Amino acid sequence: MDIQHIAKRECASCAIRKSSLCSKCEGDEISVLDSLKFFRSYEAGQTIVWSGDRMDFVGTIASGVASMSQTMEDGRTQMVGLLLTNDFMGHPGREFAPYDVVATTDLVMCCFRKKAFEKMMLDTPHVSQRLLEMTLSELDAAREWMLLLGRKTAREKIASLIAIIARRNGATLKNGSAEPIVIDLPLTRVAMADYLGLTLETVSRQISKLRKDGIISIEGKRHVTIPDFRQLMVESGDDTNIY
Amino acid sequence: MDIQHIAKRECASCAIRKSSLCSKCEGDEISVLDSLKFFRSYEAGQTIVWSGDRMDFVGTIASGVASMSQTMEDGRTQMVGLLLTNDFMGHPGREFAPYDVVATTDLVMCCFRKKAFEKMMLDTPHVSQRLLEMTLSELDAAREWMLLLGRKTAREKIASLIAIIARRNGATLKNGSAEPIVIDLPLTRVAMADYLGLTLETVSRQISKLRKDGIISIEGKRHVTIPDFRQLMVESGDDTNIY
DNA sequence: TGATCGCATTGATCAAGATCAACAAATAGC
DNA sequence: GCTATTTGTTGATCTTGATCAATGCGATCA
Repeated sequence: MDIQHIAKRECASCAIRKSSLCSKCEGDEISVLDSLKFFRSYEAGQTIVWSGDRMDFVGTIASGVASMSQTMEDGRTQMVGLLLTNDFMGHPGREFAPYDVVATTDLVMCCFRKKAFEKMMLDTPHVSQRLLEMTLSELDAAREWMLLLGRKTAREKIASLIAIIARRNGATLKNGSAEPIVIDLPLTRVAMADYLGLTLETVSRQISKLRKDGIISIEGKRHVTIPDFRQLMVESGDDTNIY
Repeated sequence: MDIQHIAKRECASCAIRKSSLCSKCEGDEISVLDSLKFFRSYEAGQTIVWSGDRMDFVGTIASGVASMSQTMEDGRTQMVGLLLTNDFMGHPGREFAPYDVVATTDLVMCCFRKKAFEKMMLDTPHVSQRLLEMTLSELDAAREWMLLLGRKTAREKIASLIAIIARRNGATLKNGSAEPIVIDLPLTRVAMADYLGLTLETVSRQISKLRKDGIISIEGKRHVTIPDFRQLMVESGDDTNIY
């Protein structure tokens, strides 16, 4: 994707307009956002924010995937969030970044200067309302992840991760076990391990086992086919009848 | 604490007024809150909300401790949040409760009907702004907990829990290793295990070890003295120089 | 064409924490 | 005062996932 092209893109014609931070805004509000926003693009592997650094901007993922992670002094790291398209990054009111944020694929972000954003939030209630909604949802997601980290087995963790990525890509249980679901894992084995609180070896072994058991099939390293989503859900340990 | 007495309490003279949901409100806004609020009290052990139930109210913990937890079909449970005084409970916009909420001590909550609260949020920006702040902080706390659940050893987990409870009770590193800190654990061993993603046996063993190693001392089952907070921080695995 | 690098897989062994089990201490009930 | 119950501690053993180590497999590059 070409940054020059994107930089000219206007909110009115933006692809993620209806489901991101600005989804509640209209007319004048969008004009304000339009004038304040700017785009940044990152290559896969680039660090967007370093933990502890001053954060001078906030933003929404326009395309691509980023990961947020925390690292202990001895090097143990835990991913604490996966940022996909439409997700918001930043903490208005906080001066320093609490986590590292790294682009795991090529990525484009729609940004605002933090100060300008904070000011705008005060007189654009639709933005702060929407941000509250999104933050509450993220909190729910973080808590679901706590259950995974604290109580699930390695196999359940892997199955859950695949299911979550599939669901975020639009898969639902409504399409039943009928057509197979196909996804590309946006993470390396190391990144998956950091997300799931496992080692990369365990991730690799459990993926192999799920493959041998026919729950998934894999081409290459990242391309996964799920023949029966319901069966994957069973392996994930989640309650299947709530979706 | 006497519910009759509390029910008469007015916002203007409320003890938690300056640091909870309503801290940004003044004058008219407080009058509105005052007229909408009502108190509920619960005994230790009582369930406040059942997962999956319709949530018709939201509220702030006025005193006491509650836990939020998720349970898998086979009974494994993970606590996903500890609600202490000033903490807000509820998810405006969500119809059903995603977790069980249980009072772990006797508890008083300052409540609002959910519908009325949602309506109020729209024309009281100070409330939604404050709720956003609080939710962002909770999200940070949840992510810190993800690091604990995913990457810390049992010993580090226990030390972290004790440190967090001590800090929430007002202990800081500024008072250095000088005076010992004394706390009462507001949780049973089982509850601690559910919070830390451990078994109760492991919790018990690690507490005993920390005691034998002189990091803490215990009278009875709940009353803990921390002779040197800095030493506890080292055991917790957290970066000590960020506080 | 082979050398190197990054990423993943697989095997052998080890250890942290789970599980199973007994017992202790405190409290409540009768 | 005695029993039952709840809560916590400690011990023995087992299992899951970590650790250490070798190998595979493309892709890139000289």
